[in-house]
Amino acid sequence: MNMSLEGKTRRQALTEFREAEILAAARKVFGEHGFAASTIEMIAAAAGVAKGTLYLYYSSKDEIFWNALSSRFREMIACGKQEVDRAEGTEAKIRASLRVRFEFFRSDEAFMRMYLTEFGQFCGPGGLHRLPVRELYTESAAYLAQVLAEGMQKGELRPGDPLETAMALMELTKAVFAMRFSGLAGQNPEFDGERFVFNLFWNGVKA
Amino acid sequence: MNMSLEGKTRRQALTEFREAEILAAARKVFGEHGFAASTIEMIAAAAGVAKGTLYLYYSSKDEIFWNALSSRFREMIACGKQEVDRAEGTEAKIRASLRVRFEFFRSDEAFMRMYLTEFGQFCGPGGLHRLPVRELYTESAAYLAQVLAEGMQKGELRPGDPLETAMALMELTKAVFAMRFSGLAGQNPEFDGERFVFNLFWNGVKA
Amino acid sequence: MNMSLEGKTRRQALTEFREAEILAAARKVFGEHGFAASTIEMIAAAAGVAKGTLYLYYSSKDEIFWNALSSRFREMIACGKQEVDRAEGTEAKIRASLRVRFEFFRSDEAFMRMYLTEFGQFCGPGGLHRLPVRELYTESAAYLAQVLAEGMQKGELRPGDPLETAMALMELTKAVFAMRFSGLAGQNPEFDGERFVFNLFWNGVKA
Amino acid sequence: MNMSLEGKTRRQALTEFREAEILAAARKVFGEHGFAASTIEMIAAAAGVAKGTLYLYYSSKDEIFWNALSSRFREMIACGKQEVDRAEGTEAKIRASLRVRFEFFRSDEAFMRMYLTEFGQFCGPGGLHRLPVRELYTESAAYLAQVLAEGMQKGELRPGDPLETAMALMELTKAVFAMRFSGLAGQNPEFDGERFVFNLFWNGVKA
DNA sequence: CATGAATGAGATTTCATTCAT
DNA sequence: AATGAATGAAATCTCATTCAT
Repeated sequence: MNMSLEGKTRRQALTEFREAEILAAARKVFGEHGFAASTIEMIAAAAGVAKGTLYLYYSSKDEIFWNALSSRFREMIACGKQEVDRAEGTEAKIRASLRVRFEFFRSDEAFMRMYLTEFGQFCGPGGLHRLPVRELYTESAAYLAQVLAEGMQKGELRPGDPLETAMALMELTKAVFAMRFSGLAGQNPEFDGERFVFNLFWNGVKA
Repeated sequence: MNMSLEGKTRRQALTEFREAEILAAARKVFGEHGFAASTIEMIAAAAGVAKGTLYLYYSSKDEIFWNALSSRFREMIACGKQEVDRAEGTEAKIRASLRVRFEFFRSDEAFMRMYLTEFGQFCGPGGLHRLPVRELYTESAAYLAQVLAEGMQKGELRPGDPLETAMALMELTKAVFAMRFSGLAGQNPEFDGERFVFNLFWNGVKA
Repeated sequence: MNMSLEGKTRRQALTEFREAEILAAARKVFGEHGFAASTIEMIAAAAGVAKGTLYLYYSSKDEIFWNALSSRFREMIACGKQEVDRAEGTEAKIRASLRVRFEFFRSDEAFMRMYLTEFGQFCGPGGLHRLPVRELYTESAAYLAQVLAEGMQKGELRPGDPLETAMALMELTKAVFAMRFSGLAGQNPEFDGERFVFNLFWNGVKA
Repeated sequence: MNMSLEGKTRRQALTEFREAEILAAARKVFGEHGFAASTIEMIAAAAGVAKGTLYLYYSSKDEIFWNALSSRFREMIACGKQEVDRAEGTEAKIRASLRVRFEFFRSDEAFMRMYLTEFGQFCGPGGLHRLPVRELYTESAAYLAQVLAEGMQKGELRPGDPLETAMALMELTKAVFAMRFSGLAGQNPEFDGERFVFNLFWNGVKA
């Protein structure tokens, strides 16, 4: 009985490992080439498996794409929530939120590239698969919006539209990475993106 | 000689008209479906010409795409420059810059959709065709950066990184439209995106 | 105006010619290899066009298949009706019906092979595309059944189930060709399939 | 020694049981979906074993298909022979032959569906695997042909081509089931297919 | 200049078959 | 003997691009 349980666990572990492997490979490829220019073959090669194997785990290129994006996104948001919860005070919470995002983007370049390159796809057109990602984005923004709303109530922040403000913060973060990634700005090694965003935003919203 | 000149002019005018027609159609289609899901046939149909005709004016789908984006982008930037030049004082110049962008996005939804949806493509990967758009973006940011740098020098703005700050402003504008377009926020009819962006930014940067 | 009309006609003619060409090629290939073992490429090659061209005329392999079958089938049935109408008396009508089927099968081996090989598909499972063929079959059987019903009323034929009897006749015809085609029987050059079927059937049903 | 024999026998019994199970499952699946649309996985699932297990007993999908068909076919023919042998007189022998076929088809719908749907495949193209089925068919027809030949010699039947006539009888039987299965005719509960075929055929051939 | 039929490279996806466990 | 994850050949279908009319 123990054996069978172990067997099950082992198999599950293997499956999860494979899934993670595939999604990481997918982020790499999608981040490098964009959705359209990436092929299933490239992802399979990057994951070190055969084309057909991908279809044992995901049922289409689309599904691979959105899972690759959302799985990491979900982690980032969960981590962000935790850190924001732990922090005390509006300013600290905002700093925590920023810190998590910067850390995630810095530590997983593939994810960042993918997020930047294909972000337009989830405000733009698209099928059903993107819905989960939209929900994550919405959820993440709503959470931050609550922090801002509380700050406004306490009089720490100027009154305003919390949700829109929260999204603005998220987009500012994205913008800094986009600059760097595209090579258009922010290349100076002394440029501290995190501080830059915080200062601009905090001065922009504080009472 | 006059005749030939006139003929040439007429032909040129016709050509330009056709080109503009095609690019407008392309913006409509690309904005609605995104690059990958848009086909040459759809664009041809929207432009009211045959598929082959497109290739008399542009040599590839890519070229159509980037021209559709950059031609309007160029107009927007030229107009922005003019208005910024005309305005006096840092604050007024920033307001002018914002006003132009909002007007362009509001008045040409197809362009806005296209810009939002495929923006990732020009910080991300891509061929040679996107270079002109990048240059426009850079140029536009540089111009605004100069305004900001002057404001900093005059002590009206807190000292900082002018180029990055300029890009942050541009991205904030984009963010507001992205919110609306995606239906994730900013739907409240009382929400004034232009004022929102200005307030956040101006408070964020002013001395 | 004449020109445009001519142009239209010419184009239409060309299109029809192409369609006929494709369907003939399809019958050849499907008849030779069966549906599953036939590939789009084989059909394209047999038709002397490129793969993609097939999709300008038909939207799927399935559609090609059923059109290839039904277009010729329709001709056969229309021709059969005509001949049956022209004939006088039950016996003559039955003979006419048989004659037409034998002629069609003899003159277009590809069609016959396809009909024989894949007949099971339209009594068995299958998608929407086979419906038209079923209808043709039904229609054809119903027409013949009427002839038989009249014969029964006149007392020329033993009373019975006209529709089932009609189908039995059609299947007998098919059976003779199946024998020959498969090489299992009917190879003797003196064997006259048409007469064989008529005699068996006529004796089987006559009063 | 006894033990080893018994062991062997037991193993053989198990193997045969497994084989029969697989073939029954295969008939079910092939009959329901046709050859092409049936997958090894579906058959394995229907048989309650894993995909790989099928390959321990049969070396390919094709082999499974033809074995599924021929094993039952063989039983039907063997049974038919027995009954025909037992019957006395041409008419009784024909009746016996018909009765067996109707019983087999009625009692094993999966077999019937498979036989009907894919019959075309064994008069049409196909690999080596279908040969045994062809032989069975041939054998079965030859046996019946002998009965008919004897009937002709005795003057009970009109002289004719015994083999072709035998096949015609077999095809008439098939036709009745095809009608019903396809829903095109023979649905009336009072319609007695066996009697219908016998009457048509007997009147058709008797002297 | 304009057309749109034709092309064929290339993408996604399926599934019979293998083989390490 | 049994399994089912992995494979990769092969099939269908799309669509940017060309070119004869």
